[in-house]
Amino acid sequence: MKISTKGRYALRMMIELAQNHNVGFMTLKEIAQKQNISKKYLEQIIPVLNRNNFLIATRGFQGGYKLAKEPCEYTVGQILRLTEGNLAPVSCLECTPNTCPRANECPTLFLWEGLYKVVNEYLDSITLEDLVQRQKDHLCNDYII
Amino acid sequence: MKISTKGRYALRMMIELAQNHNVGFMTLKEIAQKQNISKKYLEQIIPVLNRNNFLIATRGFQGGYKLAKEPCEYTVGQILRLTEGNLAPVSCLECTPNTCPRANECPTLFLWEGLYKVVNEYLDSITLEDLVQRQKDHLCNDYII
DNA sequence: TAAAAACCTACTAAAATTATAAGAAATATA
DNA sequence: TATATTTCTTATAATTTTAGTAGGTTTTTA
Repeated sequence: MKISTKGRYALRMMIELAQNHNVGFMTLKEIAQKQNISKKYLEQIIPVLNRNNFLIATRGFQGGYKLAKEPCEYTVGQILRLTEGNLAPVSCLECTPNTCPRANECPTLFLWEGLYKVVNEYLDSITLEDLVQRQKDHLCNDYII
Repeated sequence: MKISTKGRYALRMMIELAQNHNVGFMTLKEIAQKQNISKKYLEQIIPVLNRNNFLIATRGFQGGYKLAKEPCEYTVGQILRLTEGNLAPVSCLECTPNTCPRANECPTLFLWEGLYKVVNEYLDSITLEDLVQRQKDHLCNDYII
């Protein structure tokens, strides 16, 4: 019942890009350094976000990545569903309609459906902007204290 | 973000035992046959439930297992937390208080804490009795149709 | 005392996770 | 145009987790 590094790192990249939104393009090297994550590994994760038009990428010298939309337009759910594959707690929920021959008699199906729903709803209730804003507030608090 | 077979099988065992509550002891052989799960694998899972007093076990001839309490007294959350280890979506939530040195600046900590909370609350809102009752209702519907 | 049951520990195969490595393709600037 | 820099692509590998098997020990009742 864990979120893998793939999803977590993707989220951290998106937060890093959100923090630097409107500053221009960030290279993967920069992102990797700031977040202290292997650049090589991020190279494998970021194309998923890019292919799905979450990012704008330019290659070559002075290239890099930036968010395709405003931070408030990305939910955590969108990012994690993409990078984790999906957020289904059991694999029989992955295809809709459910193809399991025992779905009609399954005593736990509604349980997993309900869990799936609360997870998605919660993660879709939080945007990148929320995460960035919260960190700003927090850093501010540190100063006051 | 998946529940493993360990947790799912444990839940199915508990449902089987709940359905046969007050009928006496059930052997693991019976449970395994009815649920179509390897008995050898269940032998590895059931001691966790037993050690934590979820079950009453008797050894030897005519022995077996039965629920230690009424089905309504077990939540799905209790069963899954035990058999899955815990339900934390990220490992840094596993120890309280949080020992991560970066916890104060972590922009995603509150996100994971919130997810952890909705998952636990949802799974603790459903009892074994709910699951058994729902299946009864459903089987009844099948007759009507 | 024999059968049947829970209990215990070690082992193993397969899959997923978490990366590394090596290079190809594209592009801005000198 | 050459070069450095960057994204992009594919292959490989180590480690960990998952999902079981196997073989035997202990307990209990008939």
